[in-house]
Amino acid sequence: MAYKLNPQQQLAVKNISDPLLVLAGAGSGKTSVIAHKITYLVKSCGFEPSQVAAVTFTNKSAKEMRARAIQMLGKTAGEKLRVSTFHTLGLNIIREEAQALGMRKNFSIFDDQDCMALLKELTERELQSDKKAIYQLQEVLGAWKNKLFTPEQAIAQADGQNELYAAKVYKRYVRHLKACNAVDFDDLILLPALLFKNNTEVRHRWQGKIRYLLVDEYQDTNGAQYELVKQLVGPEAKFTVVGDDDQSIYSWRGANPENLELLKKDFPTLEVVKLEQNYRCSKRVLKAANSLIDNNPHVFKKRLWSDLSYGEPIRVVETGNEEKESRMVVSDISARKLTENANYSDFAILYRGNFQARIFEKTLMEFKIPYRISGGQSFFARAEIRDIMAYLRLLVNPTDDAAFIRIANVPRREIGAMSLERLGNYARERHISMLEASQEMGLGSHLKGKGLSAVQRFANMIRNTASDCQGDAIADVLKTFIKALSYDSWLIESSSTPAAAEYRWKNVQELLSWIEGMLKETNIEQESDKLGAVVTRLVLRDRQEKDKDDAEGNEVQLLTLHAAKGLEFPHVYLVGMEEELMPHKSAIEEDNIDEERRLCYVGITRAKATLTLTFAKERKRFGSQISCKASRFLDELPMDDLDWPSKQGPVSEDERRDRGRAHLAKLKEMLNR
DNA sequence: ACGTTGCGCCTTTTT
DNA sequence: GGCGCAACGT
Repeated sequence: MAYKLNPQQQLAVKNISDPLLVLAGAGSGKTSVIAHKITYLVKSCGFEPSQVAAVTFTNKSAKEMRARAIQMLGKTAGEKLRVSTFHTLGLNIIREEAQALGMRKNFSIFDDQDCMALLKELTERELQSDKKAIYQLQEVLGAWKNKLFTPEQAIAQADGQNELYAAKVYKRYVRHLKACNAVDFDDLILLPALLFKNNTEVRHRWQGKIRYLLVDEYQDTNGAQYELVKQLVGPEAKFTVVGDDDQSIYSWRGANPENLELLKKDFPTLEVVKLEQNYRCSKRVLKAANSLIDNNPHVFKKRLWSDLSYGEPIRVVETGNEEKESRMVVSDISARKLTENANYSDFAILYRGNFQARIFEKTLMEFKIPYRISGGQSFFARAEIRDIMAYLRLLVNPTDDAAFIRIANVPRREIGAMSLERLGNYARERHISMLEASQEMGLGSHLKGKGLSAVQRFANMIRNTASDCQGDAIADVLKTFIKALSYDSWLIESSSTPAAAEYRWKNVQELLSWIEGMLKETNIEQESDKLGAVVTRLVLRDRQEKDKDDAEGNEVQLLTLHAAKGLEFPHVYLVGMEEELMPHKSAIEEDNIDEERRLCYVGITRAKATLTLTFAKERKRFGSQISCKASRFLDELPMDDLDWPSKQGPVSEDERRDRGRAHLAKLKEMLNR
């Protein structure tokens, strides 16, 4: 990255009087611009570090941003900056304003899986756990939340039976969360946004606290996030948002790229700065990317250019099937590693769906090439981790019924579905949580004998441990607790093989050692509810990943296109460039090719030096062989810059030699310049 | 209350 | 082809 800012970058940094939109193309140095701007605000414009907030989407980029700022501002000032994800910002607001929101501070955060489970429970009678219907329901609720609709508003505007039903579920859903003293991920944004909207005093206070706001990846904001931004900046409109409409690939998750245009409407004095110089890709890669994305409609015109060399032709390779595709790619990597003296970590294989990774894994293994695969099931989605997290949540928040239900009978303690249901009924009648209900005398009317005593024993254990966690030796308390649970025996019992049990136990140990480490961190030590703070950060996936960083070695990277956003590699292989895969079948059906094209654009612009696109004529999918057509996106690339041998039928030896010579001549010409 | 079989599904997944 | 879930059987 350039140390000196180019003129556009300087414009983006120095303009602090107008609301500012920075359209930052791929590889145009936007992180650098944000870091410089933060520094400029503090060093030259008299802002207190604590008055400057920078918001990102991932913990990783928040961490990176803070590190950059600390580098430039020094540790003392840098650490006072408010650099966080949207969700953490929301969380902090909710914590501080818990009273105004009618919440207790030890609330739980339900993740997507918890919410799904809750919706399933709430709709049991009508939908009979029809997975698709529940998923759709979740989407509808999410859309309402994005529009800041309360259940009442949703009911009022509901059109038709289904919507009315969904709105009623929404109402029960909100009520249930409240009863558990819990929020979901959307609430972390929604609740502060609504609070600011409805409470002038609180809004003004926060507008005073945060005097300048920077937003990264702005194209990925949803309606609620934009509302939060609007409320936070107020009429002074001291903000800079940085985004790229061409890299909007999360609309299926509620991101609303139209927020870029909305900005112009809501802030008429908006200034727009375009960062069009790319510092990453060769001219040729950029030309291909531009040519592809030209097929999309644009509100803001933008043309990326590069000062780097023209680069090698972009290879397009057709193979017979996915097996051959993987062998072609892997042997190419292995050859190129030798000829260019490259590291394995210089190579990335990018694909549309996780299932495509499997065959590459197999082939890489055969070739004895080390690789790293990202994606698939996340650590926190694992059953054993969710179990332990549920225990922790219940220790922090005794009203977290979702956690209670999950672990009441894990490990087995003879609290079956029947007992849970009776306990639940009683709790509902008395308007108390299940853990509380477990310890009431009156429960005897609903639950008798063995069931009753099992439930009571469980509740007592949780209560006792929770009070032990008030002290200082939390890590020790937890270790003893897990041991007393015999969770390790339970894993052996419930796993199919001993090896699986061992692996899962190792995961539990890893989680515990993270917690131990986090408890020692200074910012946690200051908290009154240390365990609560740790659990919250874990649910938001906000943890220090030192181990992982250290382990990052010399390995070929296997990534989905979504996961590749923000990264760069000298050599990129974009595989499975076929109709129905890239663009994906469902996108074709839903007529949403533009987003697929952006996805492809993101993939192409990851490449610094060489780019190889591959597709297979046949591919095994869902067990049977299907024939494939080359992706339409390949035809949108500049033919002159492609090395696509099979395009015009078989090429004669002569022609191939001529092409090689032409290529060499071009290279020489470039060298002479 | 637990294990087994069989059916249906199958994109991406920042927090 | 493989996984998760649900229905069924013991």
